[in-house]
Amino acid sequence: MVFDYDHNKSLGYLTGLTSRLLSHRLAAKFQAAGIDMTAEQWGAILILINGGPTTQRQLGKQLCLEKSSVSRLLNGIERRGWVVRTKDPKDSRQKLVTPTPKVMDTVEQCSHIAKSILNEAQRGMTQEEQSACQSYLLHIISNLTTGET
Amino acid sequence: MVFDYDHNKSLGYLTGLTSRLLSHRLAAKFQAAGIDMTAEQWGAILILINGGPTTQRQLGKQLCLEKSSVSRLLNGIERRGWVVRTKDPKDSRQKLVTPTPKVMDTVEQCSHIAKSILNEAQRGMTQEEQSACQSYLLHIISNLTTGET
DNA sequence: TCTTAATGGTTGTGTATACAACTAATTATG
DNA sequence: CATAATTAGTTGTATACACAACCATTAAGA
Repeated sequence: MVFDYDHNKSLGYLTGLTSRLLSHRLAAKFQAAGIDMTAEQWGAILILINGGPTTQRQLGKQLCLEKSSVSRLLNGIERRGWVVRTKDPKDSRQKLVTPTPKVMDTVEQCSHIAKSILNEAQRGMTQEEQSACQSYLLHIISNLTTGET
Repeated sequence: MVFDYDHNKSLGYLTGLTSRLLSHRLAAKFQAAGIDMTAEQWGAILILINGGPTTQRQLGKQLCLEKSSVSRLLNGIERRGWVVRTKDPKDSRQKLVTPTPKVMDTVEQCSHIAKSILNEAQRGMTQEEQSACQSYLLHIISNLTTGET
């Protein structure tokens, strides 16, 4: 029996593969530059750097991640010395996550690498096409997140 | 320090999130229908059904997955009784993966559910926009896979 | 105030994925 | 033909993610 759609062209497959390839390539370039950081860790670090001390809950909201996922993602980032976690004195349930000087010395380079990967990925696409692609994805995400808790 | 791009709008974040949301929603709908199957398992099963008995290597090629990932993905699929693995008599290094009758009785329903998720996700997009989005992703994937083994 | 709710994090368990090291089996080569 | 190289899968280890159960702490309510 044959179905009238090709899984290898379906949105789920294409977005998953694109995401995997991008993460993979980014991590590989970081490693090649001597930076022990994964793509997902970079995403979290970028938010922390742009936002100042942040609770794990806030970080999870930004990244659309479950709190347990944030907890474990931060374990890796902390173990590598990119951030520190301190108890918030104002509410000792919370932890404040702060980037270390070590990470501040590396962000420029990471940022440069990340941009180069995006350029590579979008090679041959006009600025309009890149924006359109972004808009479509945002639209889809919006469709899939409306009516959530 | 602020960077001139927003991680939450970057291609890596958007594709990753879209992929996660789609997988999540599909698995949830499968569960709600009493079908114990994940989105990734569905992808593999669909290929097996449309392609007949397949080696794990072939399946990995179709799905762009490492052989170890295929091995473990199939563990789950096999444990749930959707496929069986048999040694290929012609080359006993290989294993032939074959869908079970159980899965054949379920594909129609799964297919229906999968389509409904895609419709939901792409609600408010014209057919042209959906095709454009697909083309962009294929283009990006092509950019990221040229010059690979 | 004392008890109950809600909130923020962590941990157990399960899935998906990759890389490296390994086994078994087939193919190449000298 | 015997040994070396290749190929197909599995397993160990590591990251990323989710859900459920749990602990600690703060906030709400009676």
